Amino acid sequence: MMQDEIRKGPWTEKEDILLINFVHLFGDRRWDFIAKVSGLNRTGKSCRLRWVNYLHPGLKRGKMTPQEERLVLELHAKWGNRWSRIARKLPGRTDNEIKNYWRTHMRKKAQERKGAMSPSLSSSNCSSSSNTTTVNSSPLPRTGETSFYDTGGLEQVALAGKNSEAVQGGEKGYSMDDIWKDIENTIEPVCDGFSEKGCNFSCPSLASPSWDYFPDTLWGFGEEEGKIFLPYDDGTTILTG
DNA sequence: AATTGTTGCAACCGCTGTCAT
DNA sequence: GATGACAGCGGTTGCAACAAT
Repeated sequence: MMQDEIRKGPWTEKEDILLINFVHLFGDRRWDFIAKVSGLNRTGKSCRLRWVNYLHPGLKRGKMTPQEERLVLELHAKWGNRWSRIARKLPGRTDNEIKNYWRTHMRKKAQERKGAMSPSLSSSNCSSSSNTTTVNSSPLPRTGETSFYDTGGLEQVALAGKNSEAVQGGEKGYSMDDIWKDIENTIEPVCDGFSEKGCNFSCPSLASPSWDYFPDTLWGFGEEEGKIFLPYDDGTTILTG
């Protein structure tokens, strides 16, 4: 009657650890259940999102490689905003990450392009100020702009060389490393009876950081279009920190 | 050094699809 | 076959960090 308000907002280290523990126990499918039994007071959705986007052991962090950038462009041209689908082709990247990447970088592109492509309307004094049509130097309002990168209709510019800056801000209070260390110490491979496939689970620091143990969840390799080349020679490069 | 603008990331919301009953 | 519950997806928003002025 009182204590179950659903928590929202940023996750704390404690919550993260708790979630990881419970995912170890029950696998990464039954989110609603996990949300309940863990006592996190989060929704199943929220738990899933946190896991998928942040806690998942195989996540790469840091900026996209040129190969990844290219692949994203290619796949987006092919599939449009099917982020999860695209993410499946990019091991270690999440749909959210790709989505964010796309937004920011396409926004840049759009701006560049508009700058370059519309000499007609900007004519001579295209420079700044005269932006009657918004777009230009005015900070695109975060909401309305969508249409340009909405569906994958854009030509694939090989923007390979373009390094997207995006310096990884780093974690705020604590790092995944810390968490995993913690887990490492507190968790034994808990596989008694429970769980489905969550069992052969291993922390990145504990064992091979590979993708194999995620059968079909996130980054399984796709049915259709088996012809997508994998940009990774090194396959499992995981940038920690 | 302070202020303002911009960028990037994490998280939430609503909708849709799938599966179990 | 209908209904309900849950998981997953895509879009959007809020906020903190960073850069420029």
